[in-house]
Amino acid sequence: MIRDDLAAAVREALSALGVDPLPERVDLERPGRREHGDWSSNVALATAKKAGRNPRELAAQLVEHLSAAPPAHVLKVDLAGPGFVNFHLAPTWLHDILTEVVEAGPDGYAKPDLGQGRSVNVEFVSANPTGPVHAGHARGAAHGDSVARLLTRTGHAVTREFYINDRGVQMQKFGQSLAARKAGEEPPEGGYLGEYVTEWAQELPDDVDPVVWGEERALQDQREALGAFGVHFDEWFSELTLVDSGAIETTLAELLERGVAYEQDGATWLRSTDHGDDKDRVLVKSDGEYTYLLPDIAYHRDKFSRAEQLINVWGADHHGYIVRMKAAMASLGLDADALEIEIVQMVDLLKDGEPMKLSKRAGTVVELRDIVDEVGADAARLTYLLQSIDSRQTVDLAEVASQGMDNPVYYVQMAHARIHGITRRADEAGFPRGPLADADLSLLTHERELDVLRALSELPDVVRLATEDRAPHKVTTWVRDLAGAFHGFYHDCYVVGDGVSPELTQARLWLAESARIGLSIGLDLLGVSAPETM
RNA sequence: GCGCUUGUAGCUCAAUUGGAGAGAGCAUCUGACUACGGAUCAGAAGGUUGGGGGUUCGAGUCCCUCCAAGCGCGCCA
Repeated sequence: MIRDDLAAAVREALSALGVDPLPERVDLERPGRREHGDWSSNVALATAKKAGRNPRELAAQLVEHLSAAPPAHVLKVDLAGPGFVNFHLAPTWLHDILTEVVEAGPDGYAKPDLGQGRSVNVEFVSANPTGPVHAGHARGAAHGDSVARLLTRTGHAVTREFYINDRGVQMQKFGQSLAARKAGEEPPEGGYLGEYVTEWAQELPDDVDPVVWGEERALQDQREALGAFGVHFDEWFSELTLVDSGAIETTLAELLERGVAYEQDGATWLRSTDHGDDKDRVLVKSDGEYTYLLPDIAYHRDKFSRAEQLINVWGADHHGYIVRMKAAMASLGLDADALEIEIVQMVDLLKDGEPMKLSKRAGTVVELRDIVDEVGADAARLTYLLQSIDSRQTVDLAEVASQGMDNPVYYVQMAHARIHGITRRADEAGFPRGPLADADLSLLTHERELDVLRALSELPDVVRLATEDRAPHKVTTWVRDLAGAFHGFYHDCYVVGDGVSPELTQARLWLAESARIGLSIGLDLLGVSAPETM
């Protein structure tokens, strides 16, 4: 890795210059501006004070020392600004990137082993089994799945898990609603009013428990809709199994035994204030019923027995429960820091610029299935992964459905399809791509060509950062960058045709192939397909 | 009232975790194709990073404060 080589050279130079103490890390960054070189180090600024040196002087000495015996690919080292040391590299370093990308391939390039096999359970969606998956789950579904993809790529043993809340009053209401509709009656107070209840009720057999049947019906529907969205779970975990196995009672007993739960006013409470909560929380109501919290604690306790690290993807309306759930884990002696809860902010759906009024009560929900049918899974997923989950998102379905330039998914997929177009054309023209070893990559000197390779050189960092930050949108941003670089190359650099030598054609075919690999890695991490034709 | 999240170009969003002159896309204006899919490319214009203080070589990023928006604050789930 070029960066490691440069960092080592800087470290060696610091040592030779008698800098003491030596910094723990020497970071190499990519400057924002081209004239600042290909790589830059701020080490002089960062260490000058501790070492009792003047930053600019130290930087000047570093430049002098490094220039005397420049590392591989380095053309020039210079001093800039308040004390930056900038490296200007020959294009050969980018040709090495091309080779690296092609040799590693889609399954090997940009695959840092961050997890080293660490088991991670990613729980997301977890919609109630009382109806279809709706638009409110879609952003979390896209996010959770993409995080799982990132973790898988970076060496984690990932389980995608869906928690089924199939115990409690809402299930009873749902079953009653189905039965009522089947009998041609209105659902009971607090029941489910959506149209799907009436439709499903037509399928309800006479001799079954509507609750049991209804759950299966809902899960089947959810599985299908999520599958069409490209999201598949490894584990569908039923809350009822916690009742059957006695895990809920066991958990309650353990909490009492540890003295972190107590009885008062006829109820059982969790002493969550010991761990930062602003009040203690009820686990068992005075009527003997569990609150939602106790089964949830038992569930997370179970997950901790199956994975080293837990990630929950929750909607913004649940952020208030983070503290109590972590408090519960800490109360059980589990590592609350290994439970990571990600909050996905709300999505405002628009249709042609008009807000869509959604009401679960009135049954006017937009189903995930509707979105996929209307705009396609690819466009929907890329749209949800366009920006940070920390900020509220506005999605106009009409815009997402459009196949115009305002839609990033087509821009990116087009780049991928174009590469296949080039390959096809090269084959037809009698210039099939030969072995990489025979290609003269030093012919790749056009700025457009180098821009593509620069983008590819950044992918390993992007994958690492996106994984560490659980931020798939960083991948989206990068994929758009690479696609932009490729479109520029495509426009200015013909691969096959008059005036292009066979040698240059070969080099450019390999450049296109490296871009194809990069695009397919990025799109795969987002769960978006990489089509060969549009 | 308290807590979490957010506030960056007309619009939608980035910003290598404290780095150099804050960048893209869309929209607007001006240009570019008898060749690989123009669903493309280039250029211009567009900013007091919500306001104000502070920390330091350096702040969109960290701290304090104020303003605004969303979401929460139940022996509901």
